[in-house]
Amino acid sequence: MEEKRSRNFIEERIEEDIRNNKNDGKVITRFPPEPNGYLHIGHAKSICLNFGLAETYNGRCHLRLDDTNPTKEETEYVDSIQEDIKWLGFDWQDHIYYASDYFEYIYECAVVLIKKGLAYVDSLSAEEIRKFRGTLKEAGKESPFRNRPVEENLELFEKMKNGEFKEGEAVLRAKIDMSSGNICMRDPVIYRIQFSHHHRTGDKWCIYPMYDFTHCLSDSTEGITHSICTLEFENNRALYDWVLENVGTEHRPQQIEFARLNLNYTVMSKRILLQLVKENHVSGWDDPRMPTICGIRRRGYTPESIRDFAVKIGVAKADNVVDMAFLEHCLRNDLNKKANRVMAVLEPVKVIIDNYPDGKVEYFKAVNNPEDENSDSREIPFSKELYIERSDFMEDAPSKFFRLAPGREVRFKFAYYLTCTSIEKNASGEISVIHCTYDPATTGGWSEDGRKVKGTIHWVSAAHALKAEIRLYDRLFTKENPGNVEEGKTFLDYLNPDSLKVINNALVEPSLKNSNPGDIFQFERTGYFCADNREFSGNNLVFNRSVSLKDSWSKIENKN
RNA sequence: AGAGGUAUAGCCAAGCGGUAAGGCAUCGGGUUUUGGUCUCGACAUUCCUAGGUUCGAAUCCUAGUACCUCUGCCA
Repeated sequence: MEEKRSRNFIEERIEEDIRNNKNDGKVITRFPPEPNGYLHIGHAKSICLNFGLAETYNGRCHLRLDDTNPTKEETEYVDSIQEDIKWLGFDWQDHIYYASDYFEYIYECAVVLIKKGLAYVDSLSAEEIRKFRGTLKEAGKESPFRNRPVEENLELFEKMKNGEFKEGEAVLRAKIDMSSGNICMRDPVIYRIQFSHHHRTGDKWCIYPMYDFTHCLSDSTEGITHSICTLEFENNRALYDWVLENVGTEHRPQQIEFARLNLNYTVMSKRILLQLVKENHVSGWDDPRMPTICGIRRRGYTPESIRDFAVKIGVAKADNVVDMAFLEHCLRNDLNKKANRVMAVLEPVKVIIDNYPDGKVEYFKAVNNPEDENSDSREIPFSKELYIERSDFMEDAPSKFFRLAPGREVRFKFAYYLTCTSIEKNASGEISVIHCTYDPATTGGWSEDGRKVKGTIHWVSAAHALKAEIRLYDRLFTKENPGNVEEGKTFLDYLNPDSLKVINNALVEPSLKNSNPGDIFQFERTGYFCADNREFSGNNLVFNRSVSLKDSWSKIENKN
């Protein structure tokens, strides 16, 4: 069956180009991150788009590190970028490039413009250039250096390259139109002087090309057919086209802009993300609360769920804020099919079965995943003393409460029907022991007489359970749009103080001892959890909650 | 009288002159050894507004309105 998914506007354009045999029908895209930070879920949308397009149109997608500003970029980031893209499941094969690979070529292009009288060395200071640029409503003024003769420009540019000027003393500008309504076209700076060590070219250069000059030339030289970027570059497209036109490149890629992803209750700003890390508001770039790819990976998100999300949110040009619940839905949807079920009690309260023999241990068979026909089963120990979730017992329970309460019978999953007979409390009035009796005729959690039991709860055997540390994560911010800061506040004021809750004394079934970092489970009735990929070991059970299960009981509860 | 964009449900998003897809969320019913999953049903007489063209307009035209981006030697 052919899937009739409708095309997004970029696919429509590409298909039109293919129909017209533009670029000989080829499709070559690229993902061009600047290696100055970690990739986040917004980048994931772009990665899925660019690599996905290449896949569906039998083309290819390049990875290009856009490293034209040596003061901001580090190799730590280029490594993490590659790791994250691979993890998402995409492959650039041998098409990894660096803008810095093209510095020589880009320099020559600048010389071409100078020779055509379309670029000049400006000796105005940065401040003066800013003043001369004009405003949104008023035209700019031409620099007094604008009409230097070609020869002089060539000489001065050479001197810039040779380090004969200090930083800020001179820049190379394209000569376009100081009165353009598009400020990008008011003689944009295309080269600046920076005496910084570059992570790849070392100290070879002291002049570096600006984004607008670099990006289009890089795209062109790589044979990119569709250069897909976010909306804020729409104004830059005129300059993109101007440069290629006037340098006279053979190949002219088409820039197409789409709306970037925004998610509520989090931020995508690199600046803010960096600040969260630097000021230790989170434990690092891969803190499971971070929207970074490494963060959500550590949280337990799967590549499949993120790719599914990227497809489901679509691609368009309208500004958007996607609900976090959408992302969570995609994760649950994926994990429901994949994650083995396991019993874990987060907030334990003891249960003693008074009529169960002392010292007896039974093993019950438990299916690992009822949603997966091929899944196996395991044996779980059961004994006289158990632990259940504190929230699964209520002393004074309403009729809608389907769990354990005095006099009520519930199913202990896979084991028996138990009825609560009495409770013990400690000095502070807290329930310390729940006494029950079991019905030996309900082995496996099923009764031949057909009587129904309203609730089924999970449990662990006190003698066999393992202690675990469980980290409950919640949204990082309390505000839907933390980037929208009110007067007199900063985004830090919106940090959610309850975004991390650590439980040190959770009890989990013994089978979990054999799991590995990164393994994902569904803790029956509570949520999806993954073994922490940094701190988990067989002797140190640490689980992160990826996402809770949908909880319709809490809705009922909250209504009352 | 700056330039460039965008407006369809609480959110995302199809629609391309023939009478408003789908998903998320929400609300109800059924199934269920997870209050999960699955399943069934409800959820825009109306598409930013106002005019116009047309037998017929979310789609075409005109005039407005709102919001976003741009005044780095960042990308």
